[in-house]
Amino acid sequence: MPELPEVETVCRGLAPVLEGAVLRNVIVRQPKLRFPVPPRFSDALAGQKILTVRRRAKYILLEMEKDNVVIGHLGMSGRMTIYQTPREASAPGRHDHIDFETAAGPIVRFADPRKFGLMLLTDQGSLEDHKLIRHLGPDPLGNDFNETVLAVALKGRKTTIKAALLDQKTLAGLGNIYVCEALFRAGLSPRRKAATVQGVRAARLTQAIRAVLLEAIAAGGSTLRDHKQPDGELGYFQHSFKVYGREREPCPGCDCDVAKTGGIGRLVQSGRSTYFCARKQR
DNA sequence: ATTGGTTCCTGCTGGC
DNA sequence: TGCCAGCAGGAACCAA
Repeated sequence: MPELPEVETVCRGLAPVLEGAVLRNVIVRQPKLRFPVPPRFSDALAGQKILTVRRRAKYILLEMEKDNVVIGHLGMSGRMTIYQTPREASAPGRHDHIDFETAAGPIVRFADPRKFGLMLLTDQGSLEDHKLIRHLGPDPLGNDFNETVLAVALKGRKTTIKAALLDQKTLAGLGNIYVCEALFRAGLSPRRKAATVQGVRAARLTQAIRAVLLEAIAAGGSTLRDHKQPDGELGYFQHSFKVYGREREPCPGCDCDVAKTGGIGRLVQSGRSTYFCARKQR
């Protein structure tokens, strides 16, 4: 599941190939994604130069020379792959929905079996007004995020800290995996009321979020089922998960007997699995 | 205003 | 061994 570190990894992989590249052609084989790919998508992009590749929350942004922006999202199972030559990119599979063909030769292909991803195009100069962008909270790795900002964002929230962190309006870029990992590192129960995370707890959580994201990016993201870097390299951070997917395994922070404690616990919040240690997280 | 439930989709898994 | 129901989950949307 691509979250912030995976998307960051993808953007870093795409930048050397796409930044400054001219799009010779854009092929849309399957427009039925999370939202329909706009009919004008190909025509509006063909012939244009890509100025920058950057990430906003879990969105991949291709900023074009005509001041319009491609907004991409990998959803659950999306993948971007670089093919160095058209020959390598021949015979697209049934989930290979969009090809970005550069004039220099390399092709970037968007594939997404579950079609939860999307590929949209903004009007000129309107990125920040876009409905998918305008409600996003601060980026946890950005300059406008710190423990005070987090505390203010959580103040008065009646929901759990788990749900609040998954909400992209609070903080943009975390998903289920990294919320579980950050809460474990911060020693905070996923069931705790969000509003009670103030002061030192907000500071601990801020540091935990930053640390886990930076470590994950350094490892190339996490490869569960789908994520690969655009050059085909896997990510390796899944081996560093402390709690995610580790139900009934011993808690790495406890020295207690799994037979007695049951090890890492699992519960369902907001329809998603939460993994946690009831002894270390309060 | 917030919040919880529903929905989209396909591949994988576990139970028989 | 093989089948298939159920699960996984990002986030917009809707209802309360």
